[in-house]
Amino acid sequence: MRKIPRPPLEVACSSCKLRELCLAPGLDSHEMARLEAVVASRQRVRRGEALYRSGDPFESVFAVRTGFLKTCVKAPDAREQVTGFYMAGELVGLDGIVGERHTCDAVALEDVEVCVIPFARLEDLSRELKSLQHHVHRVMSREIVREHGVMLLLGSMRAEARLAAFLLNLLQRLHARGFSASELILRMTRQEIGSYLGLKVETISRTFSKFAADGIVAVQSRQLRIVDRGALQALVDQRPAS
Amino acid sequence: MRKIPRPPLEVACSSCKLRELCLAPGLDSHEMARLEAVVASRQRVRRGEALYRSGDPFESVFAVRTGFLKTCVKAPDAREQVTGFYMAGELVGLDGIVGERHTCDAVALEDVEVCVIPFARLEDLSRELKSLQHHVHRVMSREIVREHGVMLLLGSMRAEARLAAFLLNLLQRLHARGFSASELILRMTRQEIGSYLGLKVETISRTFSKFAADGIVAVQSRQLRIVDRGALQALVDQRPAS
DNA sequence: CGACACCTTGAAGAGGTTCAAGAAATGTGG
DNA sequence: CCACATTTCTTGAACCTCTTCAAGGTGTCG
Repeated sequence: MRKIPRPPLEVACSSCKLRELCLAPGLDSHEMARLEAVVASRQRVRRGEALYRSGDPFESVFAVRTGFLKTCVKAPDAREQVTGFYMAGELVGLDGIVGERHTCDAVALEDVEVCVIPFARLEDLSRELKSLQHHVHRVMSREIVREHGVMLLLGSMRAEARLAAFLLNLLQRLHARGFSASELILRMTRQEIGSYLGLKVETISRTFSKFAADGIVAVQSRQLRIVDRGALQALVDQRPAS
Repeated sequence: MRKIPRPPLEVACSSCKLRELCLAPGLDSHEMARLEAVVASRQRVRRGEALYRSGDPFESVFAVRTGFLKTCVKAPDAREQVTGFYMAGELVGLDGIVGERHTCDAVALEDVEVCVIPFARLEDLSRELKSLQHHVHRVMSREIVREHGVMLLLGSMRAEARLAAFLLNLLQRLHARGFSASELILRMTRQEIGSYLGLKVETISRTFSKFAADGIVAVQSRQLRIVDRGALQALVDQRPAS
């Protein structure tokens, strides 16, 4: 990662628009001030660069402020599996707690800014602030539940349903952040979508083409407009033949 | 769940053989005593019955003392996906923290005994005991990392490699508990293995037959003997054609 | 010992992959 | 701003793995 001389970015959870999505909900102003003292700094990551890599010593978790990240694990043989996409207000790095080393790579899909949260200090503070402690547990639990959903998707859905579920999930998260519920711009390649969904690039491409042909989604490269949300939902809900 | 009149089971983490696997490692004897006070009781679950079901209010997490459990999520359409198998010393129920309700079923695959750990009390105590707090975080992080591994498996491995990885993982966990590193008895049906691995029963059955024919595993119903561990490992490590 | 769940095997079929080639988008440097 | 290089995306055709359907065998528990 290139070092860019830049004054350390200011941190102010109390004025952060992502407060409700991040670690701060439920904290009073005094508690908020203490959290701000823990969230030491911000860090920028250029598109294509890594926030951390598998094997790096674990010290902090990161709250995404702006931009878009993927995390991916690598098998010994260079097989790569994207395990998640993360947007503003979401936390990455929790995988590193067990072994004191990160077990996956976190790579910026566009220029990213994160809050750096030294984990040892977060633990210290969450021993004092009950609501912060509980929120940390909630965030970790949410990640576990999210992954259950991915397992269901990978284990039992056909290609069209996987892509439909993926799009609906992205839309819902973007909508919660004030974006359109029917339009979005993909920040990742077809390749990366395929890796996440356990499918090949060609299959993703073909499935997008089919959605377009069926009038479900208007596809222009990475710009998508959802024309028939119900049809996407139906694909996800549909019971497979057996 | 049938109620069985039975004196409440005694709890004593300090004398528990699973201490090193459960929540207790790193606690001194005074701290251990306080943990014992939190681990209120034990509970038995008969084979086939549920420890909890999706939608049940979340109050406790459970440490498996003896026996074997599966957890599974259900799609709206009754599609079922097994999300994990749990054995002695492992913790189930972490999915319930976010929404204060369980999001999956935990079903006993053989008669099971668990320690009931009321989560609110665990949080209280872990605000006081730093090492307990950290261990709780480690356990949750481990679950996240485990699920990354399952995603890699579901997303990028062929049937033989999935089953090989599954067997090696079971063996390793059993070995850590003092069992043989080369023999095991499956506690789950082929159907459940298939669900976990994203494959159909027939495929599991055929793959076991192939392993047997290739002299890799001796299969007698649910009793397995690993003849060629290296061959299993090679299947997992092998790079797919592309 | 009989009923029921579980497991195995074969044959046919479908969905996704692989391979290949070309088109579109994106980035770079003059 | 344009020309070129590179990456990303699309599409077709052949192939392969896993699924589906069907039937019979095995094991287990009351």
